[in-house]
Amino acid sequence: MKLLLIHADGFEYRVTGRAVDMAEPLTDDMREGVFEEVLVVFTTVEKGDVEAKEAVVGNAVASVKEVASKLSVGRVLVYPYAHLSSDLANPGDALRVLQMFEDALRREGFETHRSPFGWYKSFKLSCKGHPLAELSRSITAETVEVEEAEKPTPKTREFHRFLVIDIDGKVYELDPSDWRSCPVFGKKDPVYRLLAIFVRNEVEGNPPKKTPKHIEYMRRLELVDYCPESDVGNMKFYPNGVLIADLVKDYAMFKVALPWGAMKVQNPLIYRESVKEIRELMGEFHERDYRMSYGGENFVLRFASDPGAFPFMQKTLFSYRHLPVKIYEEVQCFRREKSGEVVGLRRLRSFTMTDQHCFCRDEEQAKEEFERLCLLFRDLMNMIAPGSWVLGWEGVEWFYEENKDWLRNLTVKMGVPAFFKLSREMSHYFAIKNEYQVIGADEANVQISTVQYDIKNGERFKIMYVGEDGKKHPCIILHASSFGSIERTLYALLEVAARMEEEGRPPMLPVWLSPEQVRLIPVAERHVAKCMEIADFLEKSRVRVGVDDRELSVARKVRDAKTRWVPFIVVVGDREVETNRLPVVIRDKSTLKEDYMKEMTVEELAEEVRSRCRGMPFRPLYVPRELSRRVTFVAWGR
RNA sequence: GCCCCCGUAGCCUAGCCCGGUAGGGCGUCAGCCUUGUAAGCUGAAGACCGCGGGUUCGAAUCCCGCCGGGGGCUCCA
Repeated sequence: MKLLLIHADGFEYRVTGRAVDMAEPLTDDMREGVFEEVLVVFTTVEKGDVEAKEAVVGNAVASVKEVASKLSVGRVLVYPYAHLSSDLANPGDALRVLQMFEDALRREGFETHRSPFGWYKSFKLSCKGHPLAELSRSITAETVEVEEAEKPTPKTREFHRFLVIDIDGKVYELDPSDWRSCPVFGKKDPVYRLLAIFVRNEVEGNPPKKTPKHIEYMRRLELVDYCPESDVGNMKFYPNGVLIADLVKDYAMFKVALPWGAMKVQNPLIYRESVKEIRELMGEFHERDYRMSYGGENFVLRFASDPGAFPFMQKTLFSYRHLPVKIYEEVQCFRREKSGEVVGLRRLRSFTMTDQHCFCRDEEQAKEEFERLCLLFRDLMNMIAPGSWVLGWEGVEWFYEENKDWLRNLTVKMGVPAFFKLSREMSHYFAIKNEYQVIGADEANVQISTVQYDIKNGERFKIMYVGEDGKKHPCIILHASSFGSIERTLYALLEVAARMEEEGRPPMLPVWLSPEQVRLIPVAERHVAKCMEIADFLEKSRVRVGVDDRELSVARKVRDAKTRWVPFIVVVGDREVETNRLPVVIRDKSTLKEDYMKEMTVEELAEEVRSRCRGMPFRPLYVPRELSRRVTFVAWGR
């Protein structure tokens, strides 16, 4: 017996004519039917079913029960359907089996209907379209073969070859069905555990996710919050969140893009759909765009960097003498991701990417720039998620084979093991790309940076340089996102912090990104002036410092500073005023159980902070220095 | 988009099964206390029980729809 089960919002049928001589007699109420919220069971009775019909029907009922309970439907329609098999039982037997099936379902407590056997019927079906909405089953007397119509497509489907390049340049080919046996995962360094998690996610799919910690953190630290007034996935940022986002953008601009030689540009947010390039770039992802129309014209909000950058470069005049030409842009992107997928900061409908494009003359130039970008992004990753990231690559096999030694050397230079997925054909515009993946407490991998080697779009979008021959030639384009999404970077920072907590260390952000780096806690009101004096000095040394001048107990103020992850906490009382020596609790040297405290002078404290932020962008506090003047953005009950 | 769960003062929550319009804690504000490394004491204010509809003499409680949030599936230029 074959079953095709469809979970339908609605199903209607009407008898249109007799199909076989053995058609069952029609009663009036069988001529047509209208059902809502129903499991439609298209059923084909096969020859072999007849001699063991009790067992077959029993198994079929069990199968329907299992599906119906998953979907919580109580209404079932048995619809005789000859087209699922070429080995049909004869009509008389089939009808008897169908009636048995119907009765058995009714006895199981289902509201059971059956459409007439042997008649042509027109029908209208509205399938729900979720993963379990369409299932097929083969039923025999002994077994139930499970076969999901919409099989989960393995993440490996477009790739045929998988390998790991280790930091010593050694190449390990992986068998995706037995990847764990690869000796590289036996190595001791913790990075190989991260690599194994990443490879598992890529090959087997993500494990069931835990409740993500970053949602609590992003609110408790007053960084980012949901904004129900806006669309789903559009977040609001509190001052401390804006500060971190600005520092991250400062890094992207001053530590990556400008030193690398890019020109900063800015393109609009709104694009005309009537422009061919825009339509081409929108491609098949049409339904995810934020669209609007005005005065008979359709517009779309920027969904990626390219709709701005490609037309921009198309109209820029340059010759081989200028190459490589590099541009940088902070891009706010809008994608109407499906509502169920938008969770915390993991995936948003609006996000900001710091994006770089490099237009190159030839392969040699492109590879040189590609490598420079890879190394810049390695440094970047070590600044935001030290020891918490690995590298993934995707590409076409021929490119890998032609450039194997280059890629091996590059991996050695990067100092982080890399997982490669290779395909036979190029299915995208890039020949190869890498993705810098952070692994957080939730064991999900989060892509931060990416560098892509694009050999198609120069030609396709006519981004050309004038060569020595005076003719136009297409560029090789490198796409490089230093931060694929600022918001996701925040997500990664918070999930990495969550992993610290799991390991018994106090969770924290890197000191250069901590909104408040030092918290001064006066013991009594008379010590506030001294704190303000110390704060003045620290501010001059480019340290973000807060003074908790509220009339609360010291214990309480220390607690507040710790729950806000302040990296350096100093209590200032009579003793400190007298000796000028400060007892500093240093968070990154403490454990959850025990504080690490060190006595130092103000100058030493300033140096201690600076030593952790060397070379990093700095911005002052975005909120008042005095805690008494700070408002509450997120009330966090105990 | 689909499936499951959730929605009570700024925050955390009791009450919901079994209908009779809300009780606690934190925070806030006022007063006391002048404080030494993770929560000092007292008092006051604060709730269209997510929104809309239905059932009922009566709905936070039961039913339907919507919105928002979480988890899962799927997807991710």
